[in-house]
Amino acid sequence: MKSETLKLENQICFKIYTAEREITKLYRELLKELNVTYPQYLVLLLLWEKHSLSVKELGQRLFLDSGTLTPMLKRMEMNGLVERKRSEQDERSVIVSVTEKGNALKEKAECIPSQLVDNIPMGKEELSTLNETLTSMLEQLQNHSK
Amino acid sequence: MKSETLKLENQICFKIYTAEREITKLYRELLKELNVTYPQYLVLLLLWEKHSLSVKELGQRLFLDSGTLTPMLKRMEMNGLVERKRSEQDERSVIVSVTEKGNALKEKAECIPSQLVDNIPMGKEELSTLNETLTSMLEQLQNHSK
DNA sequence: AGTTATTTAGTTGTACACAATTTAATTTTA
DNA sequence: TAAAATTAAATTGTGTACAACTAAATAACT
Repeated sequence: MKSETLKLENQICFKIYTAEREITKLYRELLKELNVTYPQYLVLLLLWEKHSLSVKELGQRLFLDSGTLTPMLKRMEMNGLVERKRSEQDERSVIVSVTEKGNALKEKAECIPSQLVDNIPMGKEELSTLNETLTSMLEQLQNHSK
Repeated sequence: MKSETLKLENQICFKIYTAEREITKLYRELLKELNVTYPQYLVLLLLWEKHSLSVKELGQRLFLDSGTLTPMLKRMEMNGLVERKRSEQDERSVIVSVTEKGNALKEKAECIPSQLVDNIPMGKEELSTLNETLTSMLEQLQNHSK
């Protein structure tokens, strides 16, 4: 019937689908204390670096559109983590910046990467191979969807 | 632990998160003709093999709980793809079986794996390495979440 | 047997994710 | 420069995910 490659391919997609949910589940635990979700944590990671970014820029970095970001950023604003303000140079654009409260979470978040590693112990070699594979896979996928 | 490794883990998690969405997006296109979503397609894959499974068994295979499955299966039932019926041996259990209409989609779906591979060209070697890595990663993750 | 514990689906509420559409602001171009 | 095209967010509607809870059936135990 089907070639092995095709079958394997299916398994890999399912495994990525499953891994994503398991990783999110793990982050949920680690982030519980911060009272943020994983996507919100990703926004914070960016804002801890750059302090403020437009919705568009956040979307470009996270590959999310306004349909996802707008409500999420509103929730974060409601929780006092970020501020949203129309740009004065370009009124179409909305600038999101991290508040003091949002910045304060950075300290609490310091330990998260190491806790993560504790739960997914992998060799250095394996890690970088996986990283490269995912990178090229993502390139293929994102090339296509554009 | 070196900060290099910590950062890499974080990046890998983000890439898996992103890859999952890109893969789902690709499937969305491929499955548009069948009028099913990727998770629904996964259910069909199982039912094409086994004809009927309980909600519990579906959940065990897909790592999804009734909170996700029940509404999804109801949508599939509404679309005429599956049937849901209480088991007579055990009234707690609900048996989901594929209908003729659901089975008819199998033919249309045959071409999907190869179309998928066309969009993610990867070497056999790389593919099986990725598969192994994800498998062990999943084991770690699922062990932990118990 | 009768009570307690466990199991199985379903329900409720929250939070993404994204397609499709809308609105308003800015660019482009005719 | 006025009209057309483009851009940036927001909105609307659908479909997962999952935690927490409920209800009903079955199993286990005294």
